[in-house]
Amino acid sequence: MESEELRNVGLKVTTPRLKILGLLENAKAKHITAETIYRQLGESGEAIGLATVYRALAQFEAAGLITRHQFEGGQTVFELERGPHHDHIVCVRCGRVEEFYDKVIEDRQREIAENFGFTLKDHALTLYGECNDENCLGRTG
Amino acid sequence: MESEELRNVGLKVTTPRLKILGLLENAKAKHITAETIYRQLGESGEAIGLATVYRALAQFEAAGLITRHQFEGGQTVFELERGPHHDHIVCVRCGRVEEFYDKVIEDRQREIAENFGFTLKDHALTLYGECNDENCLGRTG
DNA sequence: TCGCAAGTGAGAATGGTTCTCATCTTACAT
DNA sequence: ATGTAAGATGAGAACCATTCTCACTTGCGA
Repeated sequence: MESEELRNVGLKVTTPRLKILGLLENAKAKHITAETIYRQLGESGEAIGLATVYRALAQFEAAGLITRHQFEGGQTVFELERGPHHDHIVCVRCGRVEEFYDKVIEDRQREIAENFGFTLKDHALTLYGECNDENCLGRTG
Repeated sequence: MESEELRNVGLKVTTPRLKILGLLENAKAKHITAETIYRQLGESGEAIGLATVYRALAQFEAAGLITRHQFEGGQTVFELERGPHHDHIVCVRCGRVEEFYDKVIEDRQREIAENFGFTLKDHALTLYGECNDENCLGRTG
């Protein structure tokens, strides 16, 4: 249950936080902007302030419940942290986002960081390309 | 000569563009923000508007003369496109940026994109860690 | 149930970036 | 050299995502 998740990370269980977490879990798009969350909550009758959405997202991120991504050109999107780590491949035409995990790359990253004398804390890898999906092609004609 | 570079990409040769390009070439920090460019030009007596800096940078990027990076948490930085492609490793404490190229990773990226049916156009890979540099450690105590 | 620390909402503030528009330059043909 | 049209520039306004402020409300341990 979502209340558990909040309690576990030391956050008070409040209606806005529950709604936001719930939306994140049921969202059709896995990667979603703060604006979209705000708008969708509004549409479903929950009057939650935009500031609250941003605040909650920041706290969820700090608590490791969600991850923040800044794909090039677009707004910041948030994604529920479920399952193992992964990176993204984004279609530059239609915005479709797919996820992948590649052990070879992960391992190399660690080695590279070591070679530079860095302790690896995090990384951001995003591939940009054109997906040859029919719906995608349709959009650009 | 810089004038050549501008002409080659179809941009008129103007004083602001030459100055900005020149600064990019001689900057001590290879990765530099628009603000910094603006400020440094101002300090060296060149009154070039901030809007012009942004415009020029956008054009240089479109022309492939420079590359834009958005490291997490920070502002957008620009870097002269010289030499082969590379990715970055950034120290989350002191902001130091190092560059690297790794064939293994580059190859895997292409394969991954193919597996998803994407035509790879670009990618962004940045590693974040703590460099164990004395100057770095000094900053955080 | 109370009290208070913590959370919330509205709107103002911020800050990086882009736009507007009147004025100036470049590049090219004369 | 010079006129001219297309393009470039600078100042400041506008934008827009995000954060802050502050008066009010709520969750939750005592």
